[in-house]
Amino acid sequence: MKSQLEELLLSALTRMGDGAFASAPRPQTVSIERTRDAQHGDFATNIALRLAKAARRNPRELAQAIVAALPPNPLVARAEVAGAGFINFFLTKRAYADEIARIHAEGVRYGRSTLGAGMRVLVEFVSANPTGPLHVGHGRQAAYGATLAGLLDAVGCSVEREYYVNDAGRQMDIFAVSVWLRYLELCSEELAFPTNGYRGDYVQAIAQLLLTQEGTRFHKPAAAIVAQLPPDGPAGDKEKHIDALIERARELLGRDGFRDVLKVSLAAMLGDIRSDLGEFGVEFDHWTSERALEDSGAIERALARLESEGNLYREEGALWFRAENFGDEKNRVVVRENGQKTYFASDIAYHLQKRERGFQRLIDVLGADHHGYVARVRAGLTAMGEPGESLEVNLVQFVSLYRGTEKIPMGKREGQFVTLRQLRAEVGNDACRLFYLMRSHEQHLDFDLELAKSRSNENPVYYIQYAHARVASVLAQLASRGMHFDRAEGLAHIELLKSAAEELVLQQVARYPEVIETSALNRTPHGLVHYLRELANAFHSYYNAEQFIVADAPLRNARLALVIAVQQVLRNGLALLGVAAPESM
RNA sequence: GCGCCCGUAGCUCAGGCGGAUAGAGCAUCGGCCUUCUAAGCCGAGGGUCGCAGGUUCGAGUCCUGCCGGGCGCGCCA
Repeated sequence: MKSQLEELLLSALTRMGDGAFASAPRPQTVSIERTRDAQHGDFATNIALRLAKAARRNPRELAQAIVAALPPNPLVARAEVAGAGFINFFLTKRAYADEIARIHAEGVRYGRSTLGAGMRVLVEFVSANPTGPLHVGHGRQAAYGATLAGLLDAVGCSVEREYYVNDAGRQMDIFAVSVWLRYLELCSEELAFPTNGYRGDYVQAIAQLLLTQEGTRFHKPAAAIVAQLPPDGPAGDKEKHIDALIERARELLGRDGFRDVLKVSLAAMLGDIRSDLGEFGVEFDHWTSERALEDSGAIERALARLESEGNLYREEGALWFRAENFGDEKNRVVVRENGQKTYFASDIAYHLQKRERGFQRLIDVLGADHHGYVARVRAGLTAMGEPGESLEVNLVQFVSLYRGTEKIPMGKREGQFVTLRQLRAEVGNDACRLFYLMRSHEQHLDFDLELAKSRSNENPVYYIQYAHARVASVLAQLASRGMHFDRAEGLAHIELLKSAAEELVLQQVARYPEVIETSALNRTPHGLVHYLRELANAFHSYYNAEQFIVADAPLRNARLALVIAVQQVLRNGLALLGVAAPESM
């Protein structure tokens, strides 16, 4: 609808020709938006106001000329000049009838477009370290990333979803050692658990798994382990302590033995994360391993590429990247004094690899605490000759859990944090997804468990689902009265729908493609949530105002055609959000 | 100290590219079930858009400075 009007307006401007303007109008200057007030018609444009200065003409007079140049169109009943120079468009009933017919014809595909056709996009999200279960913050990133990817797919982009697995590096070693120590406890060894180790019941569960799966072949006496280790914190240096502990594990188990412990731990943790996300309705096309990236030599290649352009230098024994030259606030270490590559090194290699895989647009969904990252990764890409703008980072703000008005404290290491799994078990997947997406991703989220759980009118989840179920209920009622829906007759009589409630539903339901478009382009899934609530609201009002199943067959079928269209749009929208669309409640 | 995000109704929040009288949910108050599910609908009250300047036909929206809150500023990931 909107795009058709834009074309119409553009052709009017073209028809008026260069004579009317200092320069020919470009398509970007054509913008049409929904009106807020029905008195202003269905759509309005401020084009005349914007072009008035360049054309050196009075805005109202210019608007009048544009209206006069508009080619006649069956969708437009009339266009008139209003206010300071707005042009208001009043659509015909036919325009809405066409749109309802389109919804019926396209079904689950309704709302899709080809705006992003040809654009290959990689959406990387969650990517939580596999050293513990996902927490509620990851859940929000999962919901956001999955829906964003779905929206981009809906506007025609070729989208792939990716989880980057940080399975290399020190944190992973610490995790493996933590599992090993718990395993030794199961073998009846008595040891002090390191301050920096991973606590939490899940570590012990994995230790148990290790024991059942691999037997006691990793059993070493406690005395051999603690012998001559530097003291742990707080008295000693907890970092040195844990590093020594990792080294000791490698000595005692052998490199292969330690790697086996790590492998089992990683597989168990990753399995848990994957199933957690799967149950949450979040699937990935790729699980990219940092270790595999390193083994493939990608990091060396990335560093070589930086080196060849003279963007690396040595200082105090470390190898540095001149990030400052590419917009970052300081230079960054890529290889430490001890010869180990930094996380940043693998990260830029990873992003280079994404480009090499042919993605034009790299979207990273990250927790808000990672914002310091953006400039340096972009600097890395630029320095390697890739366009910095190809990287787009969407930061997702934190989640605070409330039980009513009481805030739930969330400490990370203490094992006291609430996991995504716990949250899902308590409030259900649907409420989780919707609550996560209700607010702008760049806004802190207060998540009230009581509200999300309540089966009452306070809970926005049911409001939308209920509208969908109600339509199903109407159709069941229709069948039980021995009637059936005649689609052809209904679509042929949309003009009979002219009450205020009906006009509002027609207008809302036809807005869906525009909502998908703006939500995708602005990366704002919450726009879709707000829209679905408004559509449900229009429907519920209609339901209360009018009886659908009436004796008059053309009117009955027209009304049913409309509410079935509403149901289809609700279903399509909820599917994008990952929320169920129940037939009954 | 520097950088990023945020500040809109009692509470939680919407308000692409600057546009017409700033919206919604919850809460409060008052109505609607002999009629397709009341998990619903209708109505009312409620605002110095943090503060102060600036840009212009027009600013919640853009710019500058303050105030308040969150986060980040490692040879950690």
